[in-house]
Amino acid sequence: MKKTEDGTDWLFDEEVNESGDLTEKQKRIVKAAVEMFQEKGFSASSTSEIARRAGVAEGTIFRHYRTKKDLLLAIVTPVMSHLVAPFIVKDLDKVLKTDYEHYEDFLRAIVKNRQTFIRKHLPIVKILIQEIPFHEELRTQFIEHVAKDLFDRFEKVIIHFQKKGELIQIPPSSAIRLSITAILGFFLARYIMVPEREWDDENEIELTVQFILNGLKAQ
Amino acid sequence: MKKTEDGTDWLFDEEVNESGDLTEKQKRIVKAAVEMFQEKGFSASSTSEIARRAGVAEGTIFRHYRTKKDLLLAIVTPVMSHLVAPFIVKDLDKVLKTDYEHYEDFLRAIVKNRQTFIRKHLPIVKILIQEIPFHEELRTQFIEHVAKDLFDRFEKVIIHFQKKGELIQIPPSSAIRLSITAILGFFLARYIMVPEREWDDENEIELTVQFILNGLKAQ
Amino acid sequence: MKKTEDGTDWLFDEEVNESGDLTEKQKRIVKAAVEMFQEKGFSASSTSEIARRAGVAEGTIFRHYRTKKDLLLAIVTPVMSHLVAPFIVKDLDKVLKTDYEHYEDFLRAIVKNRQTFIRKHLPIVKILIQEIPFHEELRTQFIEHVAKDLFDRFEKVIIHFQKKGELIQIPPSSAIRLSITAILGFFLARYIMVPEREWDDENEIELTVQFILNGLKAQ
Amino acid sequence: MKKTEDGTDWLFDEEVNESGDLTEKQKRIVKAAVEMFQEKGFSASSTSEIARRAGVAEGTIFRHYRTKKDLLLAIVTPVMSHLVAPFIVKDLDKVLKTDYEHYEDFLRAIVKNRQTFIRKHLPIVKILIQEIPFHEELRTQFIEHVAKDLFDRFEKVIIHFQKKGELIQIPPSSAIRLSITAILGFFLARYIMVPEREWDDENEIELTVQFILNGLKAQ
DNA sequence: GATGAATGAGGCTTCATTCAT
DNA sequence: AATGAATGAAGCCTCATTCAT
Repeated sequence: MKKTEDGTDWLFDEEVNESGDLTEKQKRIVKAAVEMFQEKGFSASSTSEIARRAGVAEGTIFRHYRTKKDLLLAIVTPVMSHLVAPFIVKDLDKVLKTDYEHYEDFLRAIVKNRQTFIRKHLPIVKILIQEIPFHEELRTQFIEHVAKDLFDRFEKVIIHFQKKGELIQIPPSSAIRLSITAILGFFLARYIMVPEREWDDENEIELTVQFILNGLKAQ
Repeated sequence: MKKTEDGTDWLFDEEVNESGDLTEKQKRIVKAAVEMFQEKGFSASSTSEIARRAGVAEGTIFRHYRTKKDLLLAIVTPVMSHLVAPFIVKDLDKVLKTDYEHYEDFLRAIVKNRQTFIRKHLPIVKILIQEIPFHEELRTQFIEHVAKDLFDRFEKVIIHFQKKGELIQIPPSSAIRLSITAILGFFLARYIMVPEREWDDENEIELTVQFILNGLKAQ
Repeated sequence: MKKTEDGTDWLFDEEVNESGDLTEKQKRIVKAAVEMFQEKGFSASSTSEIARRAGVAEGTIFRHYRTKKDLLLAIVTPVMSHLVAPFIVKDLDKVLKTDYEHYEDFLRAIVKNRQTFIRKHLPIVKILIQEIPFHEELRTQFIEHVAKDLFDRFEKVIIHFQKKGELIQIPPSSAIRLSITAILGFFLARYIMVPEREWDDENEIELTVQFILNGLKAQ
Repeated sequence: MKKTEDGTDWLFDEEVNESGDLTEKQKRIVKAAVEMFQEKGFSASSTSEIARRAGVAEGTIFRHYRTKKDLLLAIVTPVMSHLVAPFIVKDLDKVLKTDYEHYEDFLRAIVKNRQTFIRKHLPIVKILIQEIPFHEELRTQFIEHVAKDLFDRFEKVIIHFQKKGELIQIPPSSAIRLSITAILGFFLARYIMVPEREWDDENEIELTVQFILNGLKAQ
């Protein structure tokens, strides 16, 4: 198993296909579309301006993506399906026993790993968040391939550490919610709401992790 | 000071103007617009369909709102300005001393109070969240009249209870972030992501409050 | 019953609505569309050029006709439904007994009556003929409301005169076909294929009528 | 002179070039184009779908036919030029004297011969009929190489039999019109308007021929 | 010869907004 | 105050055709 920069060996991030099989023009189209979707939102972005920014003819967009919506989905789905990548590991229990003695270690690993992911795919993640409410396909896909997986795996983890006596005995769903929202809250503040502030990431992550741990510590 | 149903006397919610001065047609326009903006987003909603749903002529909308965007703002700004209402109280310190001996009491009051608010204005809150990234006016207004106020007042509260030795000595901004994201996380899960689940609100709120308290408790 | 110019009293032609309820612009749109459809065919006619010829904005077309195809149907269906008008008479038998002693009289009346109709609606009739093969609605409507009626009534007439011993005993469907194609053949040659020739209408009609009569005369 | 199946020796049908010199792909293109032109009409058919149906690349069509219209003409003109083939015989008078004692024989031969032709080329004939009004080249070509020839030769025939006292003394052009429309009327009904009916071809042709003969018989 | 990516003009339609009634 | 016909710009998408491979 390859070594990842943040030291989370098992959290191999089978990378979102870095558009390796896209033509030069396709890459430019995607780049321009991501920019525009982020700036104005999907429905306020016009294919004609996307084409202009990409430096291609408008028709070229439609040679590669049958509709404007296909373009959105082509951009957003691969990222979505990798959002929960670190949880899709064959033998989660083994990983927990081997690599993470404490919930704390697990948390920290996840946060750091997902931070590199989000940092890399921030614009697309933003688009995904914006557009999910308005596109049935995205919503179902998100629920089927992200939310459910995430929840199921996370539940295992929570129960694992509850059994070990580390975590308070509350419904796992609540523990998950509290853990995740604290983490997401950090990402939200850090990357979306106040990205311009100078952040001491190490410290903030530590605070967040400790906050969750104390919040969920078995009394 | 009037008695509020959740017993938070001071948290008088000078109600968002219940469209008291709107004509009958105006009300129908606003209702239809809220529906559509929520379903499809602002930019994917057409004024002609809003008019149809409202049962008015296309022109009528523009008699009351100069542009489609004005309509959005007319809907969204009053709610926005009331989002932080409970914090805009003249003598916050006095309120703290008088009404809330512990951060716990304060938190619980806020959560319950804001819950009734969100419950009442959920559709508009959703629209606000969706559209903020794309409208400069909304963003600045939000920062000027919501975020800053909220932050300043909340900071006072945090410092107040840090001084009392109740809360851990971390940067107030971090404590605020952690508190708010835990609360918002609840609302998000409760009202936006999984509203269809059967929620034991009392219990979940209690878990959330305890989570924050433990997470931020002075060690 | 009003007197018609060609003396066919009963063949009152409840006129195709002379666009009495159309707005001024609508009339211009229809006029331009008819022109273009005839010149280039429906699918080769562009709404933008129709608008230009009509002297209206392109959007105006779509305020009155939801789609380009609706425009076609609005033009073509009223004419279609009047194509067989003279046959839709309440008591056909009585008309035959009262007004037409011989098949000859009947034929002549029909030819003259339909000639005035075709002369008046020629462009639309041409469009109808051109577009019927490509539009399911037109085809079914034509079969249901034109072909069947026409056939049924005509069959009655044929049988009527066969019983009277005027017409040869061949299958009515064949007699109908032969009568109609001779008549249509005249109209086709007269108005569509060689309209520029100088026609002695009286004479040609007489020839055609005699041709049919001799062709179908009981031997 | 080769023997034709319908026994009309002289009516040799120098077959429409059975695409003998077309490449495999070209044949598929033509086949696909004929299908589409018939289904949707020329102008509503797209070269890209023709290519797809033919299983060739979009560009391939234009390698063989400079424009979409060229493709149409390539399909339609050879059939058009053979429409009147049986009339383009060197010594018509001799043929008449030798082979056809009566107009009746001539008519019957022509009908049967043209029926095999139409049966074989029906789709293209339909396309030709549809597109003639919209393409100047087709129209002039039709008039120059079909209508005029047809008319001139037919006129000879009519006059020939008028002189023999078989046919009524009406203007040849009228006799031609009446003869042709009766024949075409049969083909129209038989192959275009009601092809799904069970036809007793022998009988219907006989009725049609007799109808014409009686219709034009010298009194 | 064959391909199919690329083009940009033009297709139909919807849009927000205006204005005479 | 309310209407809805009218606008023309702009939207998404398809088209016939070209050309480098």
